Amino acid sequence: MSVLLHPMRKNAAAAKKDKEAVIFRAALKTITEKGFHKARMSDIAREAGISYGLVYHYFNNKEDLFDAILNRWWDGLFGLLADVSEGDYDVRQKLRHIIDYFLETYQSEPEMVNIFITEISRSTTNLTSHRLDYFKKSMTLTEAVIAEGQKRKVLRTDIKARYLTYMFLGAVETFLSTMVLVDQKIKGDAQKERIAKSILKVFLNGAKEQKINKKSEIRGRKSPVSDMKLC
Amino acid sequence: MSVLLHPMRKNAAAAKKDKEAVIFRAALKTITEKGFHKARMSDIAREAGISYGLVYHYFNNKEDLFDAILNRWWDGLFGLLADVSEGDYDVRQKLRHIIDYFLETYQSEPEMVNIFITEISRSTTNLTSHRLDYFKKSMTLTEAVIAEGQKRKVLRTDIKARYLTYMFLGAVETFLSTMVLVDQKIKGDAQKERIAKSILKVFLNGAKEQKINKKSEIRGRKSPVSDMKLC
Amino acid sequence: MSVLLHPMRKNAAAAKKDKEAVIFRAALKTITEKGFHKARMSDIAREAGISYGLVYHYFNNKEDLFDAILNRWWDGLFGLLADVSEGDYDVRQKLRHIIDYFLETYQSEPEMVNIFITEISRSTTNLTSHRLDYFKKSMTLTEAVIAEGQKRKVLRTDIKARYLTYMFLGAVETFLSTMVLVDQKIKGDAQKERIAKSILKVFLNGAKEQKINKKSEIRGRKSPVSDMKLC
Amino acid sequence: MSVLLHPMRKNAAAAKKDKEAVIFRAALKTITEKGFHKARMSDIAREAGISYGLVYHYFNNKEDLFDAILNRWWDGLFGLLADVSEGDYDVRQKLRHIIDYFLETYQSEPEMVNIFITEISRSTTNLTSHRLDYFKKSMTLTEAVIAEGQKRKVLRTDIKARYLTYMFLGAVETFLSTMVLVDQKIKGDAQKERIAKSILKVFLNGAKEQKINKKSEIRGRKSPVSDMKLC
DNA sequence: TATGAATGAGGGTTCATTCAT
DNA sequence: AATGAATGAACCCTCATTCAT
Repeated sequence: MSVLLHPMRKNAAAAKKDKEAVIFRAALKTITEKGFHKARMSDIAREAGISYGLVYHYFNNKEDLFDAILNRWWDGLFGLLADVSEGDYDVRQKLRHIIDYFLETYQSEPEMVNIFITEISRSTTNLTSHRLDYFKKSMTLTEAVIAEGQKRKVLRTDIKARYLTYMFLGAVETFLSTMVLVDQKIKGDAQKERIAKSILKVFLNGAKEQKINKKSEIRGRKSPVSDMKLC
Repeated sequence: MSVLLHPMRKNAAAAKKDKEAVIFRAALKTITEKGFHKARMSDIAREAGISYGLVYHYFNNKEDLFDAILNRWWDGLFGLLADVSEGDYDVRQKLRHIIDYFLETYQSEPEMVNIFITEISRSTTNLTSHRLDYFKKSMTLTEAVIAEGQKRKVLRTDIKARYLTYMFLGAVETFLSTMVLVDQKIKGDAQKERIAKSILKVFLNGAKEQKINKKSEIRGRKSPVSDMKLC
Repeated sequence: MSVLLHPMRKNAAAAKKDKEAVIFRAALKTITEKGFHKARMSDIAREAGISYGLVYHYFNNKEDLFDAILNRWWDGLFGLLADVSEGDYDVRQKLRHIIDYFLETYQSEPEMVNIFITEISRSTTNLTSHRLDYFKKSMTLTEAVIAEGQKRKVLRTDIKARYLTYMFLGAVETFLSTMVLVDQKIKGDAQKERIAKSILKVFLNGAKEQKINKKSEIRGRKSPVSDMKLC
Repeated sequence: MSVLLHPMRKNAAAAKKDKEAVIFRAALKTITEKGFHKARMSDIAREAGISYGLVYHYFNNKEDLFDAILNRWWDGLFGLLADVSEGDYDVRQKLRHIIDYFLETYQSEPEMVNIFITEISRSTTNLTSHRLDYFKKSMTLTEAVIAEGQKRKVLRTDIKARYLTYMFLGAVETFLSTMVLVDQKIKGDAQKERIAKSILKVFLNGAKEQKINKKSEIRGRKSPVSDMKLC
């Protein structure tokens, strides 16, 4: 169908998408603030600046609206994980990309990250089996990266890949959820860098005081700061 | 007043406590299954095998019943944290005790842990300022252990104590919440041991393959890191 | 049945009456404070210092307890009205006795008067046909006094006796209900006298400035104060 | 915005007002019949011929609906009292206007008058401090009229203005509440005239047989009291 | 598309009453 | 006579969803 022949169609479709996006954003914000259960359809409509009857024109019901949000999250995450696993990165870079995805999404769409963590990642409440499947898939894909790291001797093998995955994602999520809890935004890319490095550092090198470094420091004047470059 | 003289009194009091406990358990189970919001007082009553109104004989309202559960959790956790900070333990032992508390509570009362994680730790929905205070207190107490570790040079100091705390608790929580999510129970103390050690190992020594150590081992220089095997 | 033979019976009966009276008083107080609907049986029991199950030992149910209160009021009022109509009083004295009964009962049992006014006299809410009968009877008995006054040419006849009755009782009740409203007690017999006289004065002589008196004053040096003696 | 261009707008607004009025009437009727406490929101909805939830579309809750009724009453009464105090009337005319307001409102909206008397004027049960303020204001405004009468020597000064106010309003209210109680409607303006005159007559001139007047009439001396017939 | 009036199932809570002890 | 645990019907209110306009 030619756009030239039916310019209104395109505009109409675009308008539809626009309005859908407006509702989507409103839902994101409202659900973040109140949680899925306490967020009322009328709250979302008011936030979107439309009548609440109209929400049902674009989304069948509240659950569907919720799933639309989740799908956006999953689409993004699965896209990233696909890029990562297909791309030519070493394991550390892959993990860093995953961390970056969480942090960057939190920067650009903090509500989405919040909803993922509070309503899905840590809640059995809204967990339909359909939604659980997505969750398990994301776990499995991340685990593949971890397992690859073990295979390539970048990650220790004396702990199950699944356990390492729990800890890796746990560190990322806790960081984000605590920032959400205290309503702290990531201030600029510099802070993002620092957080990403910290997570990766602790996960990869551990929290233990690296006495080895001190020795090397003594021997090679390597300062603890230089150590950070390793991350 | 002698118990011998008033045996019924004692039984009555005991019966009262018993019934309260029955309702408490039912609430634990129901809230775990459905979440606080979807858990109906009638569900809890049915689960407890009592009439609807009787729940209100023992608990003022749903919110109070919820707080009773949370208080039990916080009482246990704060008790443990007090024991830990007062006790004569090194930092690693202290962290291990904290991990053990989570794991053991999950073994004995998985619902309690689940409710803590899903409804409080990762949700702003039910977070009254009163409840947030408890949460912050637990963070601060754990951070004190972490900070002590930094002071004693057991933990790295180039990352803020608060950040390390997030990661430590995050790892523990993710472990537990994922087990909750897939409804996996801890099978015996052996598995508990393995999980606790894994968490501690990764947190303290990092997930990275410790090539440095191997070298130093080869060279015959026993680095402190080599005692990793003890974990 | 001889009291000597069954002394305990008497004591038991007396005790029963005592406990009944305690509950009665508690009901009076509670219903006055909260109104019949908002007064809970448990409130009454707590006020009486007994368990709430016991209330049902002495009164079948809440309605019966309420009726017991009303009956006490009606018994007193009908007793007074009987005394008044049988006694050798002129109409003014009879009306004065009625006023006194209200005021004195308000002095000794303000709650009873309050309940009568708020729950019965001015409320269709609690009015069963059975209760309405009592109300009508009291109206009719008072009207008889008024009608007698008209017959004896003490009261004007150009207004229906029933209308005069409304106004007479209306003045009394408004006085009392307003005192109840502002929680004002009658301070001593002197104030009671003044109120009783005021009501009677206005009812009998009217609120209008008594210019006639001024004339008589002029003629006979009768002061306005002396006019009060007429009431 | 032209009404011609948007006729539906006007109709919609009108419809909204209509429905609100329907609910208002239903509430009036139901509360009159059952009292505020026993009146159920479902009763009101059924009486209005609408669904349960719709009541909450127009009124926030039961209290608000109740207050809407009271406000209508107070608005009318305060409007009348303002007119009266500003208008060029003598005191008797002012009192007559007040009486008329009660009687006419009872004719046109008997339920409103009933609710005022039973739920507010004579009941502490529903009396919030906010509502008590209105009540006191109406007392004060009426007292001002009475006090003016005393100042102009139309009303006796040996009784406190407040006491006279109690008696005046008491007479009016008792009349109305008793009519409500026996479900008696005012039959036509003639009866209204008679009642109004009776109340005013008794309040101003008293219930006593006016022998004095007759004498003065006989003597040919037209006293002010003789114009009583005008009442 | 767009509105918001209309519906009604269902939830938390109250409390009169019963009953086992 | 006395207790208070136990019951459950009813109430107020919420809010997702439908539908007439």
